[in-house]
Amino acid sequence: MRSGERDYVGALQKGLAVIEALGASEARLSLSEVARSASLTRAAARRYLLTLARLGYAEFDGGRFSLTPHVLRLGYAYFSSASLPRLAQPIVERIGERTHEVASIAVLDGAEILFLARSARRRIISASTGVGTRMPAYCTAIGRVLLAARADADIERFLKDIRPKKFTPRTLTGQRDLLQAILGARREGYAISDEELEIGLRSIAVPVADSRGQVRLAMSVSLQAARMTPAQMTEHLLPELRAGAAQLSTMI
Amino acid sequence: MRSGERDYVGALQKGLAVIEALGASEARLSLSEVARSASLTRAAARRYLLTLARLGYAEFDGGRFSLTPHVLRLGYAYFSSASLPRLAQPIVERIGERTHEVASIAVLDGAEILFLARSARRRIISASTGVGTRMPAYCTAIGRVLLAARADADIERFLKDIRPKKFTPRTLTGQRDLLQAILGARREGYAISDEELEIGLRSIAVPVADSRGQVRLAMSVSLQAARMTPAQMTEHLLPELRAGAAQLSTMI
DNA sequence: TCATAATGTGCGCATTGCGCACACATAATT
DNA sequence: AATTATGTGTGCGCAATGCGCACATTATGA
Repeated sequence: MRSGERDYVGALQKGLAVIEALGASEARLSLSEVARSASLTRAAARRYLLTLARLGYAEFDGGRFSLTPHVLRLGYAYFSSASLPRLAQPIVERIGERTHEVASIAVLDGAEILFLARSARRRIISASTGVGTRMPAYCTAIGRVLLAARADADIERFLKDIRPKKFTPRTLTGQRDLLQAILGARREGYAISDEELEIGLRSIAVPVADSRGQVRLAMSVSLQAARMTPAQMTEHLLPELRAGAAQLSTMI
Repeated sequence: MRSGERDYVGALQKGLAVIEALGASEARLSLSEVARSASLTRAAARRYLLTLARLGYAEFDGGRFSLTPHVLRLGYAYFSSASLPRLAQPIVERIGERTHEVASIAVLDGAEILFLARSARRRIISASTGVGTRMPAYCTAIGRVLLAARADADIERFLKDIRPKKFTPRTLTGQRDLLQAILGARREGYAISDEELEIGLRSIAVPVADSRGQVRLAMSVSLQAARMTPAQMTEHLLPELRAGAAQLSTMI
């Protein structure tokens, strides 16, 4: 597969698309479902599935395919090889202890944020912020502070490309509203997501700049909305986040 | 790449090997290092690396390659798609609360165990038992109860194939000793690893049978050795583990 | 500066991944 | 129960894709 480019292995791209297709479904998938999801012919999909099964990354129960734990080797490769999660985890845990809420660190990944570290849960909050979890960037506090660090043209392209879903009555979905929120995050140096992702959930986030002043990470605290008003969050949680962000900044 | 088999895509296998090579190193890798580690020619390794970079799974700083958080999509695909981690996590958390120690669930993956769920850390124990972490099966309590559920021929083959490293003066490495420990785990229905992996660390584990009576999972509690003797662990922790394992058994 | 090692690149080639067509199996409908 | 529709497995021939090679270029170390 030259794809207009010499050093590109199309078979690898297709195989990875098959893994993602399997992972995107909560149910086990048939051959045809995988083929459709990964945009391949049935014959090709079958070859990739059989290869993954042979290598131990997937299994086949005679009718349907699913991933095996072995595939964690691929994802966790990042944690083994990158120093950032190791540096971030203690910081996030300490913020969690001091605030008695859930603290997290995430990066931008396409139109989503991807969680890299998280403190222990102190209370039931249903939004899943476990490590490796993804959420839409546009309506999360972390997403907004990360977008705020982008060039304006990037932000505009982002806003033009997304199809924002309205998760709650409070979810901002208009381009102008979102742009205002992102620019506000840039101006204030933090963002609050106020029941936009889920009713009853509030988050506050700050950016973490690295030694070159680049912002590729952000840190947040999330909690049940009943516990604090946005103003209280600014007053009580923001200082902790800023201290944690400053500390992590010195390490990366 | 037919490899004596028609429906096998060798390029996918090589690409996945490159991901694992990157993940196995704590430092960023040069092209030649990846090629050596993944047993490929430089030209092939370069193609796979450039493909991964193009797809966002890896990045290149002009000299060296490393994985990006995007690769978490592959690993975490398992958690999104499999019900087991969701079912297991609350159980493990409750055992952690009741015992005030770290509870974990793991599966066998080759010669290693792979952690799938873990309760919050209550105290500093240095052995890394985070989700996705791998450890050698031969000297961990979980590994031993999982091996105990295997056929004798499997166990013998396993013992013949491994090259056990002696982590501490207490690590069992002789085939006879290991076989005795595994058979003991089978007889007693649990195993204790007593400072074999790391000085100061003790673990106790039980198998979790599924509805067909198959054992593909095990559950453990790990703690600082100073906190309990093996006899105390058997007395205080084993009942909790057995209750948790029985509960999880009804769900899978 | 020189020698060595590593990386980047273009090339021709054969092998590998490809889609196709058909046989077979399963599920759904009449 | 018979028929129809859908999905899966398999063998095949083919050309496009991944391949290694050789050389140019760059980087590193002494």
